[in-house]
Amino acid sequence: MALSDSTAAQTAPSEVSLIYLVGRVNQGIRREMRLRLEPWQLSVPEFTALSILRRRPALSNAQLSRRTMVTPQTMIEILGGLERRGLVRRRVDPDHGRILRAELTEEGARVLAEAEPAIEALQDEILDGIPDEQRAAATEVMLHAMQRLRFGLSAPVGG
Amino acid sequence: MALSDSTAAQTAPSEVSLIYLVGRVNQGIRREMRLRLEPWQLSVPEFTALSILRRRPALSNAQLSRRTMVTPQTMIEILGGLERRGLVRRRVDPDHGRILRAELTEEGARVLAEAEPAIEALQDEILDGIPDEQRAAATEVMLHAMQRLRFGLSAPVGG
DNA sequence: CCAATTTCAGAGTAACTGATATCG
DNA sequence: CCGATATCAGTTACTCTGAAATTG
Repeated sequence: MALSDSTAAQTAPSEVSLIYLVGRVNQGIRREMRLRLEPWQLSVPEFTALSILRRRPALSNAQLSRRTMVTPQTMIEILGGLERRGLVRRRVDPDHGRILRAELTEEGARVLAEAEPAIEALQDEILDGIPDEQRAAATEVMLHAMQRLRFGLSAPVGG
Repeated sequence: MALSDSTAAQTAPSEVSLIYLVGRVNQGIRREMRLRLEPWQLSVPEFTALSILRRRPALSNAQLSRRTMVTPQTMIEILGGLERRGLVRRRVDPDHGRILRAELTEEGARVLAEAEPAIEALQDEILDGIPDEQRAAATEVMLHAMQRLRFGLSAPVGG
């Protein structure tokens, strides 16, 4: 499917909202990720969960859900699937019998190690040609936005 | 629901991938948008389509779908819903009997005018405190990424 | 015939709300 | 009892693939 749009008269940056752009770019990224993750039968949310767990083992479902901005009920399903497939293991927290801490299994680590380069390559392709400084600025903005969204923005600005 | 995560030990920017951040931020944005658009019974894709059509009337379904990075089949449904509700009207292109060009109806413009400030406010809240320079840099990066995703990466786009 | 557009039908993915149970 | 966690069940939101018709 051709995604290019010959009618795309480049819109001036100043009149495009960042919220909008994030949405569009995300849509494109997810589509591409689905494609590239197919060889390992990993969905985008599954890959995301695995990636997080590699860097931060022993996260609970609740923590993982907050980190990814989804509800715990959503994360339970993702995690459940990964656990059933033997990519993730969960163990009772020694200090709290209710909490289950998740981590990658050997198999999970192996699958992730295989799939990750494909996604890193995607990022490289998307950002090819963009100077490090700009990348850093964009990263900072996104981190800032994430914090805002996480900690709630119910306190309205202006009004 | 509390979305904050007390265990969120701030990760250094350099080790977080932009692709990942875009995904997380988007998830948070969509959740918030759903909430804020509820008064007008608008879904996120519906609002997005209306916004685009306000700035660029007379786009066809195919153009709209490319612009939003979804398939024409997906956009047809969104557009169909808006048309049934009388928010959008479509007319045959005078030069091409197959193409239907869409535009907002009075009602569509009215609803959008009501809803848009709520979403603009969201963006302001999310980006509050970020200097214009950084916003501009982030916008440029996102525009660049969008182009890449639209025109194919290392894609086998024949034609 | 070919390419682009529109569109129906059927799936599939991803995420949510509600409700229940457990633990400290 | 309260607050956080886990999790089942049902539902909604969103997007896709396949196939067919139309137009230039």
